[in-house]
Amino acid sequence: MSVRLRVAPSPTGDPHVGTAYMSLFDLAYARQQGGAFVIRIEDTDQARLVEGSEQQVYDMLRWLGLEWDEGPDRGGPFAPYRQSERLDTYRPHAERLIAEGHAYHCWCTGERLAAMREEQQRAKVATGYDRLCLGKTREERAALPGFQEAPVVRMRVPDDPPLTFVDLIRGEVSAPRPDDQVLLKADGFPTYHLAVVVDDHLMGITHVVRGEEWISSTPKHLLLFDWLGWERPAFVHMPLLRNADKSKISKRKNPATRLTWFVEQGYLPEALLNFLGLLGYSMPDGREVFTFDEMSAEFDWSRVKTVGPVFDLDKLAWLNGHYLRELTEDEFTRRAVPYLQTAGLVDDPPTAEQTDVVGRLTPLVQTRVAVLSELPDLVRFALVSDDDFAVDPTASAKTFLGEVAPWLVAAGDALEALPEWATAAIEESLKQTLVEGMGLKPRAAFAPVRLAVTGRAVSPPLYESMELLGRERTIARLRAAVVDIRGW
RNA sequence: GGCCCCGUCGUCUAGCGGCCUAGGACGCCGCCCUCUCACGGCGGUAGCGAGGGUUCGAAUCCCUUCGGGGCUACCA
Repeated sequence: MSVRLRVAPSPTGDPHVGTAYMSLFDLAYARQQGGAFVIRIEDTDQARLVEGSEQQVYDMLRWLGLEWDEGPDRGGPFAPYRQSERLDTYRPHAERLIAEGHAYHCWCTGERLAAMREEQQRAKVATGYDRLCLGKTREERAALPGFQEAPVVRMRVPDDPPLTFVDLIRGEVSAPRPDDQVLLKADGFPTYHLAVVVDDHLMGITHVVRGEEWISSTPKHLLLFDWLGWERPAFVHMPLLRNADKSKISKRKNPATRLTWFVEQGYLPEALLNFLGLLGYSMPDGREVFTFDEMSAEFDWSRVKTVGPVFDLDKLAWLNGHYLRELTEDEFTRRAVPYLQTAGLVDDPPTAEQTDVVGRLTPLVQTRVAVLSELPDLVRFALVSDDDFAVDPTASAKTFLGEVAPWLVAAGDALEALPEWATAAIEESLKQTLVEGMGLKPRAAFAPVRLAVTGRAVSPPLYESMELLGRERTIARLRAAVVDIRGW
């Protein structure tokens, strides 16, 4: 019998990094075992639905290269895979539970429930439904205050519910005693608890992999599986990704919570995937750079840690830089172009000249960026129109002092006289003129030259940049800088 | 508050009773390379939360304590 795992995102906004994290582990195991990986959309909360976010989930998982075998968009033997389309599936199970005495109708209003909870908290007793409706008919209950027409269905938790279960990475775990949890809401939608149990069973899910936050509600699910006479799946509660302050990762405290952020910043999907595989997990041989296939081949639940890792961007940045450097020049160029387009430096589609320049820029910048969004600032000097070229004013105030004007003049003169416009010749000529001829320290001599030509204190290698820019534009920028200094 | 989960360098981790005067990676610091910044190379910094046990021996087992986190919804 082959394994079946699922990821169950709620389409309530920007896709969450946790969804990718769960999916990675789900898929690593499913592929290793020759099993299936399923996407099920858990859209039972009508109030929180966000238009378009379901599609974003698909887009982001595809971007990461995490392909699923069954899901709402591609169907499968257990369709539909969207819970809002399975309402008729849940109701009979709720009714059966009522018939068998495991569940009951409740007509309490939200106000009454809130007041009850407040009272319990004030009295410092455990919160939980007080069972006012248990055993009452609609008519009996209607005579009491806090009544509403549309009832919910609550589970009737017995005095001794099962509280312990085996978790594949934690061993035997015990969890809190549940209260009479709502299974079917007044609007006819199931709550997560009913839907997840029914769907996991009906869809043949063998391994329920989810965040640690679900440990405390697992007893509710255990009860449901048992009442319905269904075999319990294996449970895996993954550690929660954390903010720097160790709280559960959140959009407010960590931009990396939103998967689209990684795309915006210019992280490579292979780097993010690798990084996620490093959180709460390690390869048996200690390797830290590995592909999905390598991870999947050696995957073992027992190697997953129970401690929630802080999602720290420093190591991801290093990994991303590493993957960026591994790319062939063509591939690097291909991935870089969209970021240059966003910055308005390259047209969509690029002109032939832009393609050529970007291609020549690649070897100069490939080791110089950690994320692709850093690229535009680094290469602006070579792609911007001459009218739009500008020298960084902060650097200019520090570097373009009166004494450097003659250096720039001399550099311009030397380059004008150069018989051949090539990196090596440019370097030789400039060193001869400024270092040997004027006795300047290389470091000091080239700072103003770099600033004049590239507009920035930090740039790709100078001589190569000049060659790429061309003689005319290089000299024009040197001359323009001299005018700036004189006018000071 | 109650219940539950967790506790090795700043961060990610190795470690599952002796191989540990705790290893690797990122970060940080220093040196080398060098036209800037990177890349690369070399070196360094830093940790078993605390206290009791068990044991010939504890980062590894047990207890207590402290600390962090999660849940406590007709949200997932």
